[in-house]
Amino acid sequence: MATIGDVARIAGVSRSTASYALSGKRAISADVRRRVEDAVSSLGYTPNAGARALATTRTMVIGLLAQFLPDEFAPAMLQYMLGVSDTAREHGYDILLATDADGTRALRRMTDSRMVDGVVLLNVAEHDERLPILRSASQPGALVGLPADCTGVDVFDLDFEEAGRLMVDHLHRLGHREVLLVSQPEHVVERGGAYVWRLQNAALEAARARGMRLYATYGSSSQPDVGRDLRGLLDAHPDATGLLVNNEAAAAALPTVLHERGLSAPQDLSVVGRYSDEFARTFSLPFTSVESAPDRLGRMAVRQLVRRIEGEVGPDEPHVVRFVSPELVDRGSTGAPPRRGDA
Amino acid sequence: MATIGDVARIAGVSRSTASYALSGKRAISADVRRRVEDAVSSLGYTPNAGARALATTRTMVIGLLAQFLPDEFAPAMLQYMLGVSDTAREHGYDILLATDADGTRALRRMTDSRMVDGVVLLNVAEHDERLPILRSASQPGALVGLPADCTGVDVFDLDFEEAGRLMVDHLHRLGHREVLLVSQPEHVVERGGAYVWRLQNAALEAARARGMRLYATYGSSSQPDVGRDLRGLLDAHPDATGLLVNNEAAAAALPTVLHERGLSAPQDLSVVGRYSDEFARTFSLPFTSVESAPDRLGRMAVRQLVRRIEGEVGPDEPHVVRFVSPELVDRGSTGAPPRRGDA
DNA sequence: CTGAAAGCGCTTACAG
DNA sequence: CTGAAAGCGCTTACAG
Repeated sequence: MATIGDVARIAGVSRSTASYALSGKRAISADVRRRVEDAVSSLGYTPNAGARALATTRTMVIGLLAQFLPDEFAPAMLQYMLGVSDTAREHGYDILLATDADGTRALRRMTDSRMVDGVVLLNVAEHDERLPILRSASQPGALVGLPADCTGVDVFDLDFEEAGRLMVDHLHRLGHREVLLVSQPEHVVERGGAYVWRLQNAALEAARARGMRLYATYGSSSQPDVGRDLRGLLDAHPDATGLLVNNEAAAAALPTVLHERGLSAPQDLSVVGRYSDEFARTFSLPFTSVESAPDRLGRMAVRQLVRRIEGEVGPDEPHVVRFVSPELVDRGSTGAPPRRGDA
Repeated sequence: MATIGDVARIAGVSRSTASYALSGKRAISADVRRRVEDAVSSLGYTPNAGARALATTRTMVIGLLAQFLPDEFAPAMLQYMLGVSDTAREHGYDILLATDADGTRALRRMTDSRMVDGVVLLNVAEHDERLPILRSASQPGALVGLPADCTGVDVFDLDFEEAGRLMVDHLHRLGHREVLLVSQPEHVVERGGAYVWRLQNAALEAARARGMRLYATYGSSSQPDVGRDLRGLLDAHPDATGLLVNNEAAAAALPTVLHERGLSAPQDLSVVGRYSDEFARTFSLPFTSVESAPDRLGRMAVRQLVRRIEGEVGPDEPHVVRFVSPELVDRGSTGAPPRRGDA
């Protein structure tokens, strides 16, 4: 493989001149530049990334820590990953992906061995074990997901409280007074998935303020359990006219469950989910939903991370905590509640 | 950040001795080993990956080229990715992930700059533009997906021909004589997604051999188009009693479409898909399917790649092309065809 | 505008 | 069993 030394020799210049001709970091005569460029293309020269990283202390790589936890819905993670990956590339960075069950080890490995210039953590828990490690690392980090303590990191998340209110308000405005909410599995909450109760608490609060009944429950993360959960919920609350679904697996299972019972949305039941438009189209989910904007969150996290890496924002400059406002995407699965006695 | 020089100084030995004590590549006195280990832990020393790569010409990183093409179903890719990532980690490798639309650029970047020791290509097309680049790279490569020309690479894929036969045979054995097949979008085939017609041709052949009618068609990769495709197909063939689905998006949309028409599987229609068990559970797909084994394929590709990287198999040793045999997972969506006139 | 030299942090023959 | 030195392939002050 050709090195910068080969390029220099062919071009008849010193290695430093060859290097500068390529980086453009100092003035170079047109003649020399031409000769260096010719040498580069005739040799098919590409700089050795490891050597460059060693010399510059910059790897041009961003670590991406995606956790696929047992009780969570894996495909939802993909959209965050793609948002991060695509944005990183636009900024000239590659992605080192860690899917280790043990995110702390992966994070430590990446940062301690200086494989990355910075790190994006996905699916951050309220008391995320990765955070102390990230704070003691010398690279900056950006999170998607809101932890209890945000010091030293930039944080991006959907405004789940607003999402909860939005879902409740929407059904309230249509006349619903008795509504169900299916959240992610309780395990997720126990493990620190704060977004679950952030949405749930805000929804309960909004329902209370509006004089609505809201039954909040948890659903499993895969079949057949989540189908059973949905059936049990509908059985237990025959008078409910609305269903809020903050659980991707439940949203995916719902069409089948409704079918079994001969129910249709919105005629028999109004349904509002919380997932991305991409997700809805991919999985043929016909429900009105609150957009969770995973690509946008991934994109925001990378942008801020790159700003930190490249020193556009000083190391002591305050870290940000930014929430994306949820938006309701109407897919026609909500309407006025059915009149009593119609069934 | 501590360097090996710091470790050596604290331990009172030379840098080479410190290095050997850590690598174990030559005999070290117990005393020295202890002192080096103490120094390492007191300093929290971790080798700089870039420096090590430069010295050893080994990065301990595998490039993963995942293409998310417009007309393909993104979430199916995730399972391959996880199979690759998890297996790489078990072998001590990290993953450099490229999701660039232009896979050739990403591949060239990774290999030319020596960021990776080897490469896994996902979703390989029949005449994949990445292959010439891979062949001229100095790193080995493993593919998931069968190209027309397999020289110089190790290849792993599902036996799609066998899968097509299996699906047809299964319905034939149950008594079906008129059957539909929905494949991936025609765009995918045109772009070189050979697996589509490998399955389709084998299915057509098997149907012919058994005297069955098989109508083969293509479906879109997302909603609402794929729903429309399915409806059109069912409208056009009211006498068909079986439906084969080699299209994840169609499989995901099917429950809703069946619901709309008041159809149930297997009472009204026998359905066989082609997707992984993981996929079925995640998306609540209730259909009997041919297991596509993405995790297993990712795992096989990495294992062979690591063997090549680590020289366990000589560079001239013949490359392998290995097919995974499909297995039918019965989820109860197939049965005898409904008797004529029952509707 | 250009070159010679030092240095990034490792590993590994070479020598003892 | 251990050390001094060279080298991996870059970049970047320093000097002219």
